[in-house]
Amino acid sequence: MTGESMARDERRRRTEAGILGAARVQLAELGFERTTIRSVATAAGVDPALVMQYYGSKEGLFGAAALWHSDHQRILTATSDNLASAALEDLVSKFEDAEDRVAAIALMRSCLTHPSATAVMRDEVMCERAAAVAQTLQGPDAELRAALFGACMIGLGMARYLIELEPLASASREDLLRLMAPVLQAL
Amino acid sequence: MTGESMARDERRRRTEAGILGAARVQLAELGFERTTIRSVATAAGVDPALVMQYYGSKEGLFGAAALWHSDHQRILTATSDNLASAALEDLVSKFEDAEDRVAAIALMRSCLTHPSATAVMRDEVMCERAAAVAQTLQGPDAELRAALFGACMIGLGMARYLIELEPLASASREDLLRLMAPVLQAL
DNA sequence: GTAAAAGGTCAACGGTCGTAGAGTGACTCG
DNA sequence: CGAGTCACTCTACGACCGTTGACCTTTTAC
Repeated sequence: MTGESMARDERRRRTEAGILGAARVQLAELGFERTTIRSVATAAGVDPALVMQYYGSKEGLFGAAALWHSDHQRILTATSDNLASAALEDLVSKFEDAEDRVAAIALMRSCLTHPSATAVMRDEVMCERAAAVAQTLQGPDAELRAALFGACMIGLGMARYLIELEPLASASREDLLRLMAPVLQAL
Repeated sequence: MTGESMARDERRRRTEAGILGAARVQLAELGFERTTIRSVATAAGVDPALVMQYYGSKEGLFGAAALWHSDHQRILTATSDNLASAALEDLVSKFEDAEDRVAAIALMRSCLTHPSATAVMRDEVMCERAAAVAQTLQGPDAELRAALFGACMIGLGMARYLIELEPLASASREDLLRLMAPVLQAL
């Protein structure tokens, strides 16, 4: 029956999602090097070989787990007046959805030590966003100013969510926007 | 003779410096996890066991190699008018001295994945500097604003020297100061 | 009902790592 | 000149890792 086959596929999707979830958590907390296929498998209640079977390699698992799910919509539709607050809002709101948050942290955590994570961060996250920002920016040095903008945003994210620098880590979303938006708007 | 004993000590200091230098280079390029005592020893032309003998453990080697040699003088003596440019100047000039540069990059590279590096970065580098900044800052939320300031600085350093985001990585020191100082000054 | 397929497990290999302890040869000093 | 110190090396241990291929068990399909 088709109903029965759905049950099989459903179970498979469950275990795969379980693996991915466990991988995200560990990658976010420990980074690429310190997370082990073995420990991910244990956390997901599964044999290590199954992880390999699904994702091919540790690299493949990382690629599937560490993502920066970004829609540039909020940035592209922003005028140059509210660009900074739109980008900040985008950043903060990303870290409120649990799944996006852990996937993004996984990418950030390893983007200084893992070559392909560095490439993804630089090319797919920062470059694209910088291009979008540069488009709405005007004046000379638009590209450089957009890159500086992105650098500050990344620094904010790392200090707040990874290094957990106080009082930045526990500052409210409102304070963040209120204090930082006008500053970045100066770019 | 003392002259002869000096030769012995001198040679010892040479090899120790050779190890430390090789360790800095590899830690800066690869981070803590991917750097191997064995490869450091090979690069220094020395047996791996000697590294252990000098630094006790890989952790000890990292502690001796990854440093943020900071004098807060330039920040403390700055008035609130030129605080931003003083801090930026301090950051950029640190990366012009080869030894400071590689030691600082080693620390930055691992500060998201290595627990003690995170602690050093947060407590010794950012907190202290933030405190110094907050002291010269006035008005409400001085501490939070100082933390935001530090976060931006770290983001700048990471994007420019580690992620090598263009066109930020190859921007001139002057452009950096010219564009960024007034922005951060708004904090 | 039976054979194929698919989800999942088991055991193991080859490699690399941090680290420890014994050993060696040159230099120092009385 | 002889004992001892010091810088340094050799060898090896035990642990852990990513990855593989054979195997088992349940479900599916004819």
